Amino acid sequence: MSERTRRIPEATVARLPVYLRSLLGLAEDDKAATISSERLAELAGVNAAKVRKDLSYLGSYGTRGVGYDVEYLLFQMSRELGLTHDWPVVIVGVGNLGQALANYGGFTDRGFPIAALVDADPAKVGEMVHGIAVRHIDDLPAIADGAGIAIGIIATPAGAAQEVADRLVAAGITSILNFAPALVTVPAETSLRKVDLAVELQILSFYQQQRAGPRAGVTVARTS
Amino acid sequence: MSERTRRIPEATVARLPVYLRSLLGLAEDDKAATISSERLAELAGVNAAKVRKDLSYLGSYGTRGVGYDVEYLLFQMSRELGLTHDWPVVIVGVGNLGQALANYGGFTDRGFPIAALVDADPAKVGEMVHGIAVRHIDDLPAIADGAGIAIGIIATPAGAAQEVADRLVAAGITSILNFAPALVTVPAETSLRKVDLAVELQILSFYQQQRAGPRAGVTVARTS
DNA sequence: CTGTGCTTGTGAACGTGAACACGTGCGCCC
DNA sequence: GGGCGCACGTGTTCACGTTCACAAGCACAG
Repeated sequence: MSERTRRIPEATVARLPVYLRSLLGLAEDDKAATISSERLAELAGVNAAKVRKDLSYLGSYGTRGVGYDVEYLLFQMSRELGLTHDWPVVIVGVGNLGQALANYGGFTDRGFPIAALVDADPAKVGEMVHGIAVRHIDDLPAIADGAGIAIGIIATPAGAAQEVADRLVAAGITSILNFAPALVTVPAETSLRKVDLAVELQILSFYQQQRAGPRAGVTVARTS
Repeated sequence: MSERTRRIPEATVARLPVYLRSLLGLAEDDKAATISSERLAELAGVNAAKVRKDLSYLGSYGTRGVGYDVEYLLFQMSRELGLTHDWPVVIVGVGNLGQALANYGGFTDRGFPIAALVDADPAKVGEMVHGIAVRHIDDLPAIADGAGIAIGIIATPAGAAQEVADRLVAAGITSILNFAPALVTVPAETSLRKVDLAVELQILSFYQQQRAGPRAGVTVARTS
């Protein structure tokens, strides 16, 4: 791996947070200063070769015959992931899901404090959720700019998702996490990830169905 | 594709719900009886060849020169995904996230009604959430059995996740969706999917960081 | 200072999924 | 009833990610 090779595969990027989580969870009980790829693999639920290859993209931070220095690895991974500072986020849509996410402490704890809540419904503006006053979505540019927000979360109904995405982009937000069950498109220079909770369940349903025995109790007139 | 080829790739399975969603969203406005792979691809945000290949795994349900019959396709996809009937689910953990998920209508709407809520904390047992009384996790086997629940959702803190998973499996639940930020392992015959909201944000953070210019404002003593 | 053992780093093989291109077959028009 | 055009179905090619296997190299012991 030459000195400036910085093209980290997407699959690897998706695993780095898992390694990070594993290492953080480790610190408590067993304070070993060093960890082997094998052990880290076990903690993260992947295979050891993958761990080594993934970490090698960050640089040669391990010591042969010994393993990786836990503290140093944590530091390097945090730096690479951009987690050396907090990233304030704005949640758009203060319905059930939006409020849920706002109250869920998991974001703030891990470096993503909820800096603002916005909604399109004037009736909701001014409401306090999780100690934050809901503001109107028209103020988005000012809010994002003022608080230095780079990440937006879409928690609206499907119908509003695309328009909200457009407004987020217009407000200068360059990373979007979409919870609405709808396709949204953004400019190439904006990052977009989506989480559709119902889709996850439907995938489980498929395998469940599969196990229950193909075409149990279903009679279909197949021509061929 | 021979008659009984039923090995649907995982990547395809993950896209079927998206196609389904696209077709359902379509029904309203443009009631065309038929749809081309090209148009469906556009709606689902993928490419047309992929749509055709994915759908071909279900069987030859299209008509050359015409497209796919929307109604028939909906029926076949629903059948394949096991969505011809509802799948009641149990949510374990009635903290912020658990309550949030219970109140979020998105599950029930799409065929996954919340049939039960359980928690390990006796103080929470009896509470009403979303019109459902919280029960104790010790009752899980009886609850699952009584309501015919096959899918469980873990919405507990990370520390409890593995034990909850074990209990779900012991109660006869064979599909698990894990929201806790922890690795859980289950027997091979149990399906497991995980959603870690913070990990999604961390991935976004990586690309955000990347764009902001590598090592902006970070001074690291690199030896090599 | 040399040998030994252990774990990393990585080239190469492998497998899976994506993209392509075109043959195939159906409907429609004349 | 024949020909034409269109969109599906699919064999093939290609790219990506995973896995394997082993050489490289560090620490430590003697």
